[in-house]
Parts: sequence; C-alpha cells; structure tokens
Amino acid sequence: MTAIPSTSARPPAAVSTSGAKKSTKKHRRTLDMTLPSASDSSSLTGHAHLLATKWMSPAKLAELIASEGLVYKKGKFSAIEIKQINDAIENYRTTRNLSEEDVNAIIFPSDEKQRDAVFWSELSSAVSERPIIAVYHYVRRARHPMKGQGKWQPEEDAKLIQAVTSLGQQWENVARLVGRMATDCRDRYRNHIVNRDKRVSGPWSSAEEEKLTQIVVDMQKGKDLDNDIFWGKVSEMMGGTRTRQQCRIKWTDSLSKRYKADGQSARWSSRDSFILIHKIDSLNVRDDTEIDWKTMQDPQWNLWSAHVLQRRWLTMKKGIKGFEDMTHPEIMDILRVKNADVPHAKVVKSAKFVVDSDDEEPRAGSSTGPGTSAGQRKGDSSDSDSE
DNA sequence: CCTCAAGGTAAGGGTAATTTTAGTCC
DNA sequence: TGGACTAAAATTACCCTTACCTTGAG
Repeated sequence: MTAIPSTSARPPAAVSTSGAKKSTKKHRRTLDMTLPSASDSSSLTGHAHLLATKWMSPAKLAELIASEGLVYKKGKFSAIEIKQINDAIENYRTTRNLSEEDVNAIIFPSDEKQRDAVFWSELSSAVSERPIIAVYHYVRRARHPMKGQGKWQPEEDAKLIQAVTSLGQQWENVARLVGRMATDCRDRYRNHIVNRDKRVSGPWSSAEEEKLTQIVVDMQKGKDLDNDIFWGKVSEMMGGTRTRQQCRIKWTDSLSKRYKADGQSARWSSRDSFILIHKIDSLNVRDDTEIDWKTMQDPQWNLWSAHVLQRRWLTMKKGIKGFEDMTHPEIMDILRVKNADVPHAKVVKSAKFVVDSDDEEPRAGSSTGPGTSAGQRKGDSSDSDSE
C-alpha cells in the first residue's frame, strides 16, 4: 500500500531568504568561505559548509541571506532531523571509541579545554540546513541531565522563590539550587510565580476580552505583524491578572479572528477538513512533524490560526484506528478518501466566507457572541479594582 | 592592547500536549 | 436526568531564537 507520493522530496522546506540566488561574493570579510570546495566528497554545498562551521550571529545570517541568497531552516526540529542528529552523535562516539560519558563531557564540558568544535561541526553537517548555533542549543537542551521533570511541586516552587529572592535572575545559579534546568526555572517564574496572587484563571469575562483586544489593537497600530506584540508587556497592561501565555493564546486563537471577522466566529465544517487535507497533501511531506503550520494559514480561508489547524489535523489523525503504527503517507491515503468529496457548494476559495447555511450550521446559539453564553461570569468582585 | 570568533547565559517569543469545560445526542 | 461523546477553551510544560556578555587566541 502506501503508494509513496513519489514526487522526489523537494528541496529543503527551508524558509528565509528572498530569492536572489547568490551573486558576487566579493563580500567575504573574515568568513573566508571555502565555497564549493571541489572536495565536495562530503557533498556539502558551500552554504551548508558555512552553516556547519561558522558560529554566526543572527545579524551575520541576515547579512548572508541578503548578499548571498543563503537559505537555512528555522523553527522546531523535525523528527527526521532529530534522528539525523542522534545518529551523528552515535557515529561520532563509535568511530572514536568513546563512551556515553565521554560524549556527555563534550556536550557539557567542565572546563574550556575540553571544548570540541569538530564535534559540533559534524553534528551540524548532518542537518545541513541548520546553523551550528541552532544545533548546539538544541542538543544542549535535549541532552540536559535535568530536563523533563514534569509538573512542578509546591516545594519546588518554594525553593525557586527563595532562590530568586536571594540570587535574583541568575538562572544558572538558581537552577543549581532548585534542581531544574535554568530555562525551566525562568519559565516557571515568569509564567506562574510572578503576580501569582493577582492571577485569574478560567473563562475570560467580556470585559477582559474587550480590554485585551483594545490593548493588542493599539500596540499593533502601524504595524501589521502579530509578532510585533510583546506579550509580557500586554500581560502587564492587563494588570498582571493574565499571563503572557494566556493573553497570547486568547488573542491568536480566538479574539484576533473574531476581531478581523467583525465579531463573527466561524465554526469548523467538513469543507474545512477537505481544504486542510488537500493543503497538507500538496506539501508532500514524509512526516507530519515536517509541516510548517504557519504556511498553512490563508487569509482567504476563514482566518484559522496555525494552532487551530494543527489541532484539527491531530483530531483527524487520531480518528483513524491504528494511526500510531502508520506512516504519514498511509494516514493521508485514508484521510484523502474520507474527505474525497467537497460538501456541496464549491470550494469556497473566495472572500470572507459568508456563513450561509452550510452543513455544520454555525448557529446553534452557541458561538458566544461577544458576551452570550458563559460570558460575563458576573462582575465577581474584582473586575473593578482598577487596572 | 586590540579584535574577533567561540561559546555561555538571559531575555524574548512561541508551540503543542494535556486538562477542563461546555454542548449535543440519545 | 444523565451518561457518552465531542468540540472548544484553557492551562502549562516544553521549545527555539536573539541579545548580550565573557574569554582567550592571534
């Protein structure tokens, strides 16, 4: 079965760069790039070699994108890349006859003398579209001995609070006292400890929703990118009652859509499933972790956020019996059949998606108009409390 | 000294798995 | 009236990139 989509795996799904394939490379300063080195027995292209050997800052990368048409990949590491990295580590270990501990010592050297640049270059070569610095950060996190310890216990919170009180935001030192990774301590602190007593959880009141919309819309004035918003600041402006994560999710998954659609909120229909499946299909990825959900969004298509689309995909996938043991192409084969027909009406490629009657029928009173349903949660004391 | 690349740490920005809540159907 | 199901909303652990700093080689 399977019938692999063939289509030869297109080039890297790489992002960045805006056309302009190379040009004169008179530019060069210090980089002394050994470009297409004839010795490409390594099969590395000039850019890949550059990415795998030079520790370039974001500014430098941006410069090369502009001047050279450099292309590199950003975002989450896919399952395939992770495997490539792990294989490369294992390969490095066995060819040099090293033990696991030796490798750990390379990844987390106890003193400068143990640094091993060759190691990092070799790993980066295994994932040719990633800059060495990205691989470095990824591996250090993925292999950290204190990673992944699950839910925070009250005692840990207490330790954290104490450590921060006495040390300040020196996360590496705090981490030693708490027994968690520095970045996890930082996250716990900013996402759960700060303003803990002011925190509100549960459904948003319509007053809160209005306030958030107001704040975000104001901050966006003049810019047109959602990510020009500093969510920490937004949280502050909400009076510290909602965290940056709460604000961000509320906005991107719900309010922004409602705002752009003039107060309407659409419901997912089988037609949307149809469109989604076909969009995914056209990507020809070998694995769903390779999908970049942001590219799936389409202003012509209901304003679904990347997050919603991703969740929708997961729901569909999990609806297939035995999906755990299937490959992505196999799953797609099934979903393609299940969603073979566009529910009457043409594929709505057009404009605003006027919710005419439509199979899924949005009405049903549901939909929380700006304040219907659960809505208000009464003034519940707070609410006023200025700010 | 001075410069600059390597590499360590913190801040900024983000995602996705899981849990909770709210409808809907029978 | 209430259990089973499902979709939407909320929560939070976990992740990646960028900014900034320190260090040591040349």
